[in-house]
Amino acid sequence: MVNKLRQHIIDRLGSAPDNIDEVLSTFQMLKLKRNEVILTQGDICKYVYFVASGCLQVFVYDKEMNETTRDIITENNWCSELISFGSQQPATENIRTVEPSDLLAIDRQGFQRLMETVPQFDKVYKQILEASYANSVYRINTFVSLTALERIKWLMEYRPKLMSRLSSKLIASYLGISQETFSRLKGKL
Amino acid sequence: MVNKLRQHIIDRLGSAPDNIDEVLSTFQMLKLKRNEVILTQGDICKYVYFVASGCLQVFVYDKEMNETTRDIITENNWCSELISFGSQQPATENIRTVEPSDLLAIDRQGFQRLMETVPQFDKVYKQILEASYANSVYRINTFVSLTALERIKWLMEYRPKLMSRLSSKLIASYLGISQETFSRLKGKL
DNA sequence: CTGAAACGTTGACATTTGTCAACACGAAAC
DNA sequence: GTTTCGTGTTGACAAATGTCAACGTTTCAG
Repeated sequence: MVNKLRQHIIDRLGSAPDNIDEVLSTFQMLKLKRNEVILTQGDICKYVYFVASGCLQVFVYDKEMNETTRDIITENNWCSELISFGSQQPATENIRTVEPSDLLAIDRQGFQRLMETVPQFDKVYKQILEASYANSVYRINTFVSLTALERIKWLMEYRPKLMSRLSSKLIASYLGISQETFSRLKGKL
Repeated sequence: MVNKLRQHIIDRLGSAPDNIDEVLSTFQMLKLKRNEVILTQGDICKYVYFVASGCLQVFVYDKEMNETTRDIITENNWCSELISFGSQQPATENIRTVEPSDLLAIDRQGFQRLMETVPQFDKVYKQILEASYANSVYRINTFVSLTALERIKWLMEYRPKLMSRLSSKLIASYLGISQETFSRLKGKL
């Protein structure tokens, strides 16, 4: 599990920092089952997670308690509620596993410490933030103007694996359409 | 014009950095009319802008060349296409003035120089990035599941000044609904 | 293995929203 | 001042999508 993170860091920085083992030991390992909630709306987000294996769903509830999924994170990616993590304000989103997942978690103190002792770690954080931002912008621009069918085609083109890996219900909530519409439109392809 | 930026930086950092005049002189002043394009999709984004006065629209074209507005930036805020600015990849968005505007622009070299000579400037950049990210996340979570009427109510609650300041056409494109729907629903409030 | 619960599909129907067209109005250009 | 163009409103209609209900299938706990 730790090796996946090691490899990820090496890929990001181009080479391994001298004290990579110190970096890795700052993370704690979590083995989670399906459907475990790791962050609840209103709580303070205490960790940034690296997904070594499995899959996470980042979502909110609307006023009728329907879920809307803002993001789906698969292995070798980072997941957190960065705004809450950074500001220590209550989180506006929920996070849960949608598959059994292995996570590596780092808390604020650990994060702070790495920022100071490992100069390049600051760069990793910036990269995570920039990637998250780029992802959000892309999602807004792609989705605000697309029809339901176009959103499905978009998903098949850019994240095809999700189509077979996840439940229809989850995908529909990620695309912002009803389960029934998703089911019907899939037939028309 | 420069004083607005000076004040903004002081507000952000809590106090003025020693060499604030050096910081301010790194920016170039731009006085623009209405409807001037300062970034075109496909070009590399060369500047980060501080809006001293006026208003900018960040938007994309869909395949029928309709505009969708991702963001509207008013005075005392920062505007750029940060992904393109940071990576020097082609921009995916357009930016134009929607009012006569005074801007303070800083290019990559200036930015890089400030990052090195003014330690706190790094913090400002992080703040801009984090604010932009928070804004995007908020927009996704708010809009993906809202109806047209709910989006209008949202705008009236959270950015009420925009309602009177901007054209209906622009607001509709920001809310992701047609001009006609916007016109009709306004009546039902 | 079995029963309950969740999921996926389909039909019928209501609702929302978009599109096209017409027209009044005001702002900008000449 | 006149003309022209863009904007905002409204009507009629079409298209897209949601909701509710029914039913078969799968999943999972016991």
